[in-house]
Amino acid sequence: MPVATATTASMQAQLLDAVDEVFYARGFQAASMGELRDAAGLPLRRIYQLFGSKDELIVAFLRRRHDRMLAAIRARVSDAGSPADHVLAVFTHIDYWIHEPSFRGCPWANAFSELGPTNAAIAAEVDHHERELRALVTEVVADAGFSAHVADVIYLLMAGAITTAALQHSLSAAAEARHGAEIVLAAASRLNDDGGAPAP
Amino acid sequence: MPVATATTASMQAQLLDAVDEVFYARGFQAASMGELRDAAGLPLRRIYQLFGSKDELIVAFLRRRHDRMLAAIRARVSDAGSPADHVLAVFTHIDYWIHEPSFRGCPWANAFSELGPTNAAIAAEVDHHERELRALVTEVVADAGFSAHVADVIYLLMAGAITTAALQHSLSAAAEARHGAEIVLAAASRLNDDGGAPAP
DNA sequence: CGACGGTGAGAACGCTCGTTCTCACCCGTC
DNA sequence: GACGGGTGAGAACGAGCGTTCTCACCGTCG
Repeated sequence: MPVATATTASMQAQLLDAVDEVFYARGFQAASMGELRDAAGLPLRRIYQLFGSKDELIVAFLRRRHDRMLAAIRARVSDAGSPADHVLAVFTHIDYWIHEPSFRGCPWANAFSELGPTNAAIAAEVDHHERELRALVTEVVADAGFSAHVADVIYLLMAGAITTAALQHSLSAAAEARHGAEIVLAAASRLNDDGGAPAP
Repeated sequence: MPVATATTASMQAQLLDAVDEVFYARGFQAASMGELRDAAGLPLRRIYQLFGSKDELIVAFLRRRHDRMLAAIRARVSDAGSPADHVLAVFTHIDYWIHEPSFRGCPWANAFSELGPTNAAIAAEVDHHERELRALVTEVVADAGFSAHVADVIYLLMAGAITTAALQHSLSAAAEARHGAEIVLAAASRLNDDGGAPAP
């Protein structure tokens, strides 16, 4: 009985799978609706039934990536051992990500560059991602007993690793960022051990 | 006698000034040739005399930004005091940059996102920028007596500050990155002071 | 004085895009 | 067994783009 619904959902999933590959590999503007139709094997008419416009498709693409990215990071964090390892687990995910052959930078940075100035809905989705990702990093760092200032630096290292991996085709950026994070965490730990109060 | 040449150069400068504002504020693809013509006050015909195509204009824009950015960083570095201050001067420039009202992220990251997958000449210009900027950072860090690993972390902090300032509209990103850099430099200095040989 | 090469302003061209429309065709219902 | 709503495939549409062409006009040189 939920047959129609199920096929709608599966067609959305099929479409978003194709959309993901094409949007990410070619860029949002360079990927035409015709390419998306060919990649999804769905008629254009149905694409517009499932999502009202190309912009909505882009937002759905970003949201799906966001949900998966945060889930992946949470999984890595919960698999890690010591509190400091929880923080470093973030870089484990980045390292895994940038080694994927399809890696082509941060989808939200790409969306911001391409469409941020002209498309409010997409800019809002980028904002949403950035806020949630920053909140996650702040939470993980705080749970490990470090200050918000440490979280700021960890976040910058993560962001720098992603963009540097993309722009310089550097496969070592995540490892370098992890190294920087270790230094910062060690320095913060030493401050705590030396009797200094943790930053407020 | 170099009258004709001088006006050509001044028209190129006038055009590049207008191009800079429009490309950077609106994005490369969103900025149409008509907008550039209106902003520059130059007929379309002359624009195509000065630069053969929109792509060439984009490359010229990126190159001009590159030259100015590296010159600005070098100036800040040479104005700084102690060796460690030379490194931190890089963040002084980033801090100045992201506070400009027109700041809208890294032009090369934007170009890479918009056109990297489809335009080899622009991708090459982005590569050129990234290599030279990284070389400059590496040189400044090395001159201050720190290892290449430290330079990697400094570079990531700088890249992270620029992208975070853009995507999160954060005016404090450069200060946070500078804070991270101070921690890393202090840790590296302590290693040196403790008798460890500077990393090769 | 008259011909001419180059100019500015803008129309025109060819193309691509996102989106919608057409039109047979299929399938479940009376 | 006829029928109607929804389907797939693709043409069609209107807009916008980068680029080129038109054309009257001007200053310069022979």
